[in-house]
Amino acid sequence: MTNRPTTTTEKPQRATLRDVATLAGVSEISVSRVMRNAPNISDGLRERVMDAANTLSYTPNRLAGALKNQSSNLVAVVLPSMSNDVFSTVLDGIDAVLDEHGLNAVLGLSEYDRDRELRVVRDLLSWSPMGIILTGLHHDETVAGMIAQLDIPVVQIMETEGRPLGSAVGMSHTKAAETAADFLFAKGYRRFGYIGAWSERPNRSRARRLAFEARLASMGAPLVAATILEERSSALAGSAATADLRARHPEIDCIFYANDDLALGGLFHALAEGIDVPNALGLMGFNGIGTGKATPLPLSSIQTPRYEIGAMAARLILRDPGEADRVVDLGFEIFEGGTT
Amino acid sequence: MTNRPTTTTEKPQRATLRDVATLAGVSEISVSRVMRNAPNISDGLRERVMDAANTLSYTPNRLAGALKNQSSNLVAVVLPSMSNDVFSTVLDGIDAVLDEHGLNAVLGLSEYDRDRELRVVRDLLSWSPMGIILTGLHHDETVAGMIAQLDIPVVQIMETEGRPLGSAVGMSHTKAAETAADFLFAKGYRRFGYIGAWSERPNRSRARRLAFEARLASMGAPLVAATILEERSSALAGSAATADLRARHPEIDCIFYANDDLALGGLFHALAEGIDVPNALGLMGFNGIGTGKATPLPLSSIQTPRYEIGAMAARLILRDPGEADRVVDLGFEIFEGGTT
DNA sequence: CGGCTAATTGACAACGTTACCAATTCGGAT
DNA sequence: ATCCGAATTGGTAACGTTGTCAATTAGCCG
Repeated sequence: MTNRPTTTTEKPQRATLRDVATLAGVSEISVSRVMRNAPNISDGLRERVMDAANTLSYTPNRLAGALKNQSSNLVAVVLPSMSNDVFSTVLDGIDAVLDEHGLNAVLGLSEYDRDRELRVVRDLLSWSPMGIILTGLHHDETVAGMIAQLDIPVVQIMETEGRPLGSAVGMSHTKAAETAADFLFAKGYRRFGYIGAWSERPNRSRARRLAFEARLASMGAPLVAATILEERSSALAGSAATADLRARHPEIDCIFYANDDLALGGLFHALAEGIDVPNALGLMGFNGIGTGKATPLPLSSIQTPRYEIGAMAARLILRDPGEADRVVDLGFEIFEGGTT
Repeated sequence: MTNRPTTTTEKPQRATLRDVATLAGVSEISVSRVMRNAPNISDGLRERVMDAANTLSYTPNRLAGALKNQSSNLVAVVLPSMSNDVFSTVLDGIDAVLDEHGLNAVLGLSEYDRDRELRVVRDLLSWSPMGIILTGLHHDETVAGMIAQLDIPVVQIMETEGRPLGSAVGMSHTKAAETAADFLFAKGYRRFGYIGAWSERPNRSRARRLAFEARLASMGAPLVAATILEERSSALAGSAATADLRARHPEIDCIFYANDDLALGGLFHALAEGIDVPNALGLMGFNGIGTGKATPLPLSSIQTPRYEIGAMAARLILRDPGEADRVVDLGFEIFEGGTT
């Protein structure tokens, strides 16, 4: 390797600074300085280097640069799941901002499992990312320790109620649930049901339900019944759970769902059964996904700013190192729709 | 840095092999061999090293290892978009298999833009990934050149008709469209419409439409009209486009959509207008997403194996280096549903 | 032309790990 | 106790780039 040929017509070989330098007739350091756009470079040198680099299809070896710098332009992104489009929209937002700044996301999925998250975080941190985006505010202490050891920016997404490890961006799930309770109560509903799934992973789903229940109780309309499915959310599961809940509690006049997938299922069930929505039964979801805007009765829902959460998370990662950590509450909106 | 203290209570410092070696009283090389599970290590050594590593919360610096090896355990994943749940499901499959083998995905989104894809690929390749997953079979020649230079496995996903750069996994979009045409014709439909979106990005969407048209023509039932929207797919867009197409061509008795989002919109429109589906109007989508299973009339659709495509792509990346490249056609299924 | 200053280019050593092979230790047989 | 072979441990130099500072060059002024 120390006497590598400057041109080779055999097995393809990745060009290095040395190859470009030889072809351009300059030092490796000059090639490096041109490629990273360092200041004080003559036009002549720049041109000779760029010509040589293009001729050799040179791409920098980021491993080497990151090792020397003890930092990379990777951002570790730990999401719980890609199984619905909530986090695909978040990831879209993250990638959009990272890409604008020449950074790449290296991805791990925790599947809402604490031990797996610990492992995923450890794996991703081994790449010396310049920052890490975690989902939710509750993690194993070891996760916090590992991140602290690297002293890199950490942004936690989706929730704002609690003590973040660094910065956080999301919304108040408690307030969202209370607002939903108020909204539905003001619509005249009095006998409420709730449908959740996947054993209330994540915790913020449970927090929403508890806040919803407490708010209703405080208004004198205690929750009639809640169904928490063990399976993951889906429209099919929501449809079946709605049928079951109403069979067991026909007095229920309104159901709040943990998310829109479940709520869409409830709506489809109601449409199929000829149930008078919203008059005999109100239905409200959570997230405000696109499909729910097009249903015959647009789905009432808490509209959550998922793309913006992702984009803001990336911006918080990218902020000036001297800037203090902060918690950004992006709020939510009520999408009134037609099902309540 | 050459005389770093072995313990520090100041700014957190990432532990290195040297730190662990000092604490364990062995060489750095022994620590390395323990951490990478090399053979022929005594239990005693292993225990001393693991104790020291755990005490110091040592995580390997993968940058260094990858630089030495001229390869990493990253897999570059270039997807066109995260804006619908097709690719989130694919990514789910990819991550599941990579994770089983201790690899991480580093992600780039091309937004169906050729120049952007070129840039994204270049960025991701600078991490010396051990493999790369691209979407579709058509890419700028420079992309092919860059990948060839690195001599790493490449897997292209979603399509199987054409010359892949390495291996490919997907399905035949031509055959899917022809099968849809046959299926709908056999159902008795004779006057067809087609609705696509986003100016038929990607090409395989266009290929499906052309094959659908050709098949209908060969059966004597030429396509009455096609609408190709400029905007991205959504249920709302599908709903509006369905209304528009039927207003301009009320004789149409069946519409085939580029994907399920559009088709769901068409179905919602039909439900809202009291159109007799499937008797007066048949509707068929593409992808077989979960929401379409729960609608009052389950959506007829070509069921595509998106998770399996992702998982197989990762397996093809991981196959033995000596194993020949191959094209894996995972096929598709007709989900009959209730809308045709 | 010479001297001085600013701009530009290049040298050095570092980053943390690992493949390969050498050196050392251990265990068994005589 | 000694010797030999196997098992185990450790040394070397390499990977490709970059921050810092030294060396060199270029430009300007008298």
